[in-house]
Amino acid sequence: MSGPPANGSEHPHVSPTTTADFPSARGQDVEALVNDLIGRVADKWTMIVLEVLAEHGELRFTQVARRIPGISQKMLTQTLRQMERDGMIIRTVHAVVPPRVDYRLTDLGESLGAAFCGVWIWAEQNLGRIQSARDDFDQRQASRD
Amino acid sequence: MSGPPANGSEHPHVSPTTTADFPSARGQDVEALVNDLIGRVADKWTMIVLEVLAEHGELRFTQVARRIPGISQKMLTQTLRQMERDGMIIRTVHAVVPPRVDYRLTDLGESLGAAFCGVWIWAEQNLGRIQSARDDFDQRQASRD
DNA sequence: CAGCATCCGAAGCGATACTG
DNA sequence: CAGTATCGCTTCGGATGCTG
Repeated sequence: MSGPPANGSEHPHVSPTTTADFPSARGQDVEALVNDLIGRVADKWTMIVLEVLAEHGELRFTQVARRIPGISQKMLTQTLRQMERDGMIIRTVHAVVPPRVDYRLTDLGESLGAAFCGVWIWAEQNLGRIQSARDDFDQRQASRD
Repeated sequence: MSGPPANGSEHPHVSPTTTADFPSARGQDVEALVNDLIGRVADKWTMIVLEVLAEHGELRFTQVARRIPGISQKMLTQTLRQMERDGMIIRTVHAVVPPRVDYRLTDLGESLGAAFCGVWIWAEQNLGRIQSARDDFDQRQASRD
């Protein structure tokens, strides 16, 4: 890939220290915002919750929890709240007893899910390669004593 | 819900190396492994380094650092090591003085970069929507006193 | 230049207890 | 059921100083 599309808003004051080198000097401010957003979205639990909801459409709290082994109740709540705040999911509270709260993706959330689709596929397809690369690295590391 | 690959059990997933498969925690759930991998890859600095190297091809340490304002030397070193361990980048040490170390993506790293490209585009395109969604949420939250 | 080692405050996170 | 509140441990991560 060649980085973000840069949406045409390039800045003239990106001061290249080396001349005639960077064909794509993009606006640093836009990049910073995108990076910040990526930092929020690129959270382990966020992506997993996203995947679960993308797959099942609408789930209540415990159903989401059951689909994500290893997550604590605290982290699930926190992640769901954050995603709700970012406009990725809709939280529906039913006034019944016992309480029932449903979660589902918004259009925005689904579009992110679609964007992440490629990453999931990549992860599945390259799991083995990463593991062996890691083994190789650790092996070389261990044999330097 | 044009969702992600989601359910690992329904996919042409990996594990061609079917050696002795332990019945316990480690090897039984592909989904768990994918989630683990996602957890590693979904790191803020990892993704930014990935993007920088995808854009520039080959850079030395300080050149990468210059491209990522806000990262500390410690985190950059750490991130680069981790990515090298995962087989995403190649680290070339030139035996010269002053020392020169070049970093570039492997094929695996580039393929991940390609997979993430869609996310980057999404982030740029939906920056505004997330911010206003966040403002709305905070507004509603504040008006409950 | 490209790191590694150390210190230390800040943030993350799980476990537990409690509530409507 | 679906949370909130709190405690305490662990990890993160920046700052600083030192090395080949």
